[in-house]
Amino acid sequence: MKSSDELRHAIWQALAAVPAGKVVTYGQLAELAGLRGYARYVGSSLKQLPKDTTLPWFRVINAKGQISLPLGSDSYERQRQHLLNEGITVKHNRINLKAYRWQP
DNA sequence: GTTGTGACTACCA
DNA sequence: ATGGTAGCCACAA
Repeated sequence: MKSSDELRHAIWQALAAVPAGKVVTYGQLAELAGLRGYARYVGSSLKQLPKDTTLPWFRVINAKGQISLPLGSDSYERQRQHLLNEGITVKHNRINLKAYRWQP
């Protein structure tokens, strides 16, 4: 069995490999980390990241192609800005997964 | 041991 | 397209 530390580490490591200008879904990131079915755990792990982290947490969106944060919240706006800065179009809380999804 | 919760998903009406 | 639902898994009460 793996400790929760190992699980988070695996997730963060997979996250570090996501290139700028691309996005991945929670479920996808879980799989990249070798943890099929851990989509929800990915979310709770991202929440624990220090606010000054250099990891691209903002490149993670849900399977519907939307930002999974309360609309209008500070974190929501920060994520949206980061994505726009990387040339990712975000319209009405929608992102074109077909166009921006990262496929290793 | 049980119950409820969440930055999730896939399926189905 | 849209809303409900049932799985999902670790974690905190």
